[in-house]
Amino acid sequence: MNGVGHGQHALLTVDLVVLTVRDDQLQVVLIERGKDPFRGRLALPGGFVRSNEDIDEAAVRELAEEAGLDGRQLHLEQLRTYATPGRDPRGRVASVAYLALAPDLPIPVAGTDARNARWAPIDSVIDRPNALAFDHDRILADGVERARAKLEYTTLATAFCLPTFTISDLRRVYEVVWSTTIDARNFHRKVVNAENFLTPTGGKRASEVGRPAALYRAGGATVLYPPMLRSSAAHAGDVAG
Amino acid sequence: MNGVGHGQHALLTVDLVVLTVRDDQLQVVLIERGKDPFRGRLALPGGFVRSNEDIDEAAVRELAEEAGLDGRQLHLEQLRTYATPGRDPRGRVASVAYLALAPDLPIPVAGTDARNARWAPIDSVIDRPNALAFDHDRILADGVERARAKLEYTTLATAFCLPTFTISDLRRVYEVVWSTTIDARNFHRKVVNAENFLTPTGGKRASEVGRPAALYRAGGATVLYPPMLRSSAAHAGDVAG
DNA sequence: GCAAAAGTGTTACAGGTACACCCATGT
DNA sequence: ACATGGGTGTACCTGTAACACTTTTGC
Repeated sequence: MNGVGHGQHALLTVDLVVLTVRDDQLQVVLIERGKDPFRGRLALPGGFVRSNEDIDEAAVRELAEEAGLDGRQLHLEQLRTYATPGRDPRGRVASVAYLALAPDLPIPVAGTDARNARWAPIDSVIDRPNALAFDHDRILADGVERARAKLEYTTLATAFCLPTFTISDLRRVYEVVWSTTIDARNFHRKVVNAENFLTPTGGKRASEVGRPAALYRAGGATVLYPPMLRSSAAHAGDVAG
Repeated sequence: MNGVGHGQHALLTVDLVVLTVRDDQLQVVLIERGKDPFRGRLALPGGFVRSNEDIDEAAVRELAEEAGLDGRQLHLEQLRTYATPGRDPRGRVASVAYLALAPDLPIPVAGTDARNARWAPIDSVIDRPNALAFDHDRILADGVERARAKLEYTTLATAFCLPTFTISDLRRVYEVVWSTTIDARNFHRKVVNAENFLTPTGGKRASEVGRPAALYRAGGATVLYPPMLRSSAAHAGDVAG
């Protein structure tokens, strides 16, 4: 942080990877851009950070304005920053990406900007080059990978569930996010035994068929111990080298 | 990313959390600031991103200029971005923090800016409010926590070792970074059996005393399976809520 | 031989996998 | 009664913790 005067000004934006599990698919909020650049193309919701606004606040504000979602009720964490020169034709733009995990909520489409927002299955965009504007393909891929990884050793899967949920709901989250199947019986035992993962509400929910399932709330734990390991994982996230 | 014209310009900097294991302590590169603000205070190395320079490049450049280290030989990954208004008295400054992990290398102190750089034990600064300039206490704490967490489920511990190392060297990394003791015998078996964690070189290294130890190089794996779990961990990293 | 560090064997236990089986509901 | 999903029991296996014991060096 030496060298006053060498500073390079940049525009500061936030972009949001908002994920949910919906219709047995992992889905993401996309907007259709109403302005250039990339007018009419699909993109992640986001926008410029305002003067004297913290970037976390900006993420919450954009979540409300562009996706109609209340950031205070969602899991929201910073993902990483994308600032490669040329990533935005308008000039030097540094985008701080955030990852939000939400239960299956409808997107309110009242008079706000959210009218252009919709849920889209990630399979319809991921690994399809240039499906999204800017470098949002990359940002989305990074967000999805972060979510997949964090399900292993944190209690974050509950962020995809409504305030009360059944163990099957939770299992479906893991199955959909990881694209695997999990033995329902072993999963049940494991999550109820994990320390402070789940708190029983005492209630039950009857579905159309079968025995009613006990309802739970998220417990206080943030780390999941023992972890829920995907047998053999992949990847990592280096950078310069 | 809608709303052209509402853009808020910010200065873009990179700051570096460079960690090593040295003298059985976790240490970090600190510099003494030569200019205001915070002249004379300790801080993380870093500086302004240049025009048309990628932030990853800027991190590698500052690592060389301010710490005299070659970023291409180190593990370097983006940590997170700090852009709270008021964090820098010069105005709106967004700092993209990077985490670098290095073996115990001397800092060259030739005519460069690195003459102000030194290794400092993290215990001498962490949890001491305002030991560092700006919000660098927080950035350092986040970097240390990231490093501690990643040793669990990645092969990153080898980034703290020289190109060839013994299993004791590797064990000391875990012990120092986690401030624990680990049974040498069980650790040996575990890391040797972990898939592609270590590659034997065939060589041996004799120390002053005791049986010479076999030498290893880092294997190809980036994820560590099975993971090396700290029995019961702590923390997590949320943000707005 | 002795001290010290490297490395192997062994036993007991915790947690995971696979799957048989019972439970509670709707039709 | 039967289909369906919820939930328990159990046997087997993998991996961990604890620690006795052997190996290879320097002195």
